[in-house]
Amino acid sequence: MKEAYFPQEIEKKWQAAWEERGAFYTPDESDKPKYFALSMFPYPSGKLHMGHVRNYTITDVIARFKKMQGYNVLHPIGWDSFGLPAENAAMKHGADPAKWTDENIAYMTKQLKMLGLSYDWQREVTTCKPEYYKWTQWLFLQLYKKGLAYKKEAAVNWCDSCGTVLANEQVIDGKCWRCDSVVEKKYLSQWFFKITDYAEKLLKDLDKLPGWGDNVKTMQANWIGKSEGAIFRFPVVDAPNGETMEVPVYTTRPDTVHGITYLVVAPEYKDIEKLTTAENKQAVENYRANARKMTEIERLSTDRIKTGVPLGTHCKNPFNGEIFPLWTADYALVEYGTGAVMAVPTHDTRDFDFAKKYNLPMKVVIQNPECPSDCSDAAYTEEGILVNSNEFNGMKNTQAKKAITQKAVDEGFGEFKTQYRLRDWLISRQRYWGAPIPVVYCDKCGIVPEKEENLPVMLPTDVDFSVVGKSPITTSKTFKDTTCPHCGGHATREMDTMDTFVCSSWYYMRYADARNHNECFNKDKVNRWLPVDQYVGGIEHAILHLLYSRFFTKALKDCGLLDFDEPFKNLLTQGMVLKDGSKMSKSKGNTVDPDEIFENFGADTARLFILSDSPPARDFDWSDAGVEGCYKFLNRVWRLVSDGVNNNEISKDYMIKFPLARQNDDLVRTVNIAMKGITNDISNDFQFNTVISKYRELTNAIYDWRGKIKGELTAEEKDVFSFAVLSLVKLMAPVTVHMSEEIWHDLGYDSSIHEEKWCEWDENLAKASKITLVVQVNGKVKDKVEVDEGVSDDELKQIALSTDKIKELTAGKEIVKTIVVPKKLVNIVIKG
RNA sequence: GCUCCAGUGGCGGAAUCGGUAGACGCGUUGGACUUAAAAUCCAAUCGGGGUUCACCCUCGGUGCCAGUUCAAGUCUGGCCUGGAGCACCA
Repeated sequence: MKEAYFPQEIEKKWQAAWEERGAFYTPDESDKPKYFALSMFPYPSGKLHMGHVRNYTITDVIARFKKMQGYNVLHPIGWDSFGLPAENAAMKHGADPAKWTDENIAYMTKQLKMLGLSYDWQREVTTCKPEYYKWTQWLFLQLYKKGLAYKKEAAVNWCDSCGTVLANEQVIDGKCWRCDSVVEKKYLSQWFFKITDYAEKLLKDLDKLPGWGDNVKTMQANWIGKSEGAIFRFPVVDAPNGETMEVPVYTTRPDTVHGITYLVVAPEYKDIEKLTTAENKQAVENYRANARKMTEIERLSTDRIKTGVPLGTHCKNPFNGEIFPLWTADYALVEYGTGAVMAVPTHDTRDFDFAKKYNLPMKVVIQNPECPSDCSDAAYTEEGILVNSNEFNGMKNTQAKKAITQKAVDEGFGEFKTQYRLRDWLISRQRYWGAPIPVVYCDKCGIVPEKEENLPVMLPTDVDFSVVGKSPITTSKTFKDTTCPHCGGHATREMDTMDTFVCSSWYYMRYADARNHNECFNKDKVNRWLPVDQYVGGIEHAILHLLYSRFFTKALKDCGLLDFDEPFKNLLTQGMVLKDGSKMSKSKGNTVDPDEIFENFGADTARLFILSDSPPARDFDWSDAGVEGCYKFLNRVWRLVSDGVNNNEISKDYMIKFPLARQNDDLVRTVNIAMKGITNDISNDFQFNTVISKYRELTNAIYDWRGKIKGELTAEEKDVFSFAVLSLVKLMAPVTVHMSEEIWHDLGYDSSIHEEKWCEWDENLAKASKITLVVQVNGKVKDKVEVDEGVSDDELKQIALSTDKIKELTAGKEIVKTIVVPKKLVNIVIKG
């Protein structure tokens, strides 16, 4: 065996060997239980970054560990390869997006292989290939048939710099998630998926996901934003054109309905013109024009002082007959509830601010127990007893909510209402590099879905990327004109493509049956492999991708395509990779290139280090010293083995049998303890950082053991030594995949270590033969005694009481009681 | 404002059930080997105090204040700080 560790050499050798053998090919049929380990697939941007390395290493170690534990493991990879960067590269350098993407995929594939990842490349999925997007389009048609895909004119988020609309989920703080430019509102006719139909299910089924972190689940729950309340309809008493009209409002505080002193409609409210008197028309028009000009950010800022103008008309409160004025103000949002708000300044802080500014009346209807008389320097929003509310006076407001709404239901001017914040998912994109929406506009029949047998609707290649202000797809001469699948007459194709998040909402299902040319996937296969047992990826997808995928799964189940209703059973959201305390980014210039690490230290060092310092869910601070530390550790392991092998002290041939002759050797116990600890640490939340500290502890223990024996080893000692080293190498195999494989062969094995069964330990040996008994007096540690492992509780008590130290401390004192924690601790409680 | 997560040495972090706080590593310091360096190995490393000074004793210590308990980093209540998400959502 070589004396020195040459990672680059052995890594290249084994990567080639594994590839040649098809070592990571996963059969669909197997006697073993299935396990689906999945990383979020990458966008082929050009090069791997450290976030990728962390993500894929975590999943790879899980996959390899599960495989050694006897599972039939599916561990696939693919490419989320539609999207704007390819198109931007095309516009900038005149490159063909397809070619640009292919080149990036080729380079990144090479890098993934250099990292030693155990992917089944036969299942590789690339979303921009016609054989994939054909099925994305087919799924669109299924959703269309179900009424879950529809087109409507709506106020949508427009990113001018990307030249396309965005989904609500892609607007972060009023800015584009991709380019950070301020998003505008536009009225456009666009395609939507009806995710709102699933709002309740998406919310409720979060409870079915104990394997997801609370942070992600609450983020999704917040996003869905369920609230329970009531709709009340207020008749307009003085509509300018004499029409009978009413203004419906949504409220979560029906208990405060007797305190309404005015009503606010959003500037974009559909009936606003009909509700405005001639005298107020000009002022209202001005106000609305102003609101239109404001950006979303300005508009939604909570710090802004509230503004508004009266419409001049009035409504009647059917509960108490009071007449109150209508206003328009931009703190009412047209897209939430009914677009109109009943204002109760005494019990809502926003209404209070507004009423103060415009001197609108206030009326207390919930009594503040702290100051029962009128205290009007702030809105009282807590619980209390109703006053000034007719027959509801004296009722607790929590009860009044229901009672008051019930009255509105009984008398026909309201109902109970559950409201969600979630909006439908806008999937149209005015871009080229995406899956074309498979729909045509027929001169006679209107909107007609493309026939399934005509799929895929191919992306045209005769396009001009130098155009400005419109999608390159519109420059194609071959794409636009087509025939109607229904009547055969002239029709034009939909020019928009689908949001890339549509492609990524089902890719993990395709892995179950990636090469199927007749279906998106075979139902049996998808039901067999899914749901994903362990999904690993960044927290940035907590809402976007993870919510969309959950929606897709539920919708596809309702389409009869599969039988499960949640796609990802367990979710691990890995932390970011930092350098010097901040996120690695090109603009900050603090990136570390994985290629350099592979070259200088090897992939095993990179894998070991990226797992070593922090638990996977936490942020990880990259440090050059840490990398070197890991590299030194691998050298230390290598030296341990190579010295042993070269001195003829370690070999698989010395492993006489298990259990070993010298079971009671401390090293054998140490190895068993390590096996148990490492297995538990991986099984519990993938605590790889402690796994690696246990690798080090075991290595240190083996070194110590060998150092204590002078001269040659006996046959039995060689047995113990070989057992310890073999076990260490096997325990490390999921992480240091190449080094473990190389050592395994150097020890005399022909088969791959990755085909080995995971270590099994002897429960009796997986604990120390001696325990340290801690003796406390009044809860403070006063003494420690080494005792044999099997000592009874009574004996422990006697031992504790009989040490010199304890005798001294308890002399002349009354012992109130003695607590014995088996095999651990005795606490003596004394008085005086 | 609401929701979630976190707070432990110089640093990353460890500590199944409440039971020895600081595993393992990084860094630092000292030493061995060497002509020298690299590599490697050994030792020390929470703070205050004491001492008969390699050992040892003692007090304090896990963001803050209370509480429960024989015993609290861990449980309960109330704060403080940082991060993330949502946010004029009626």
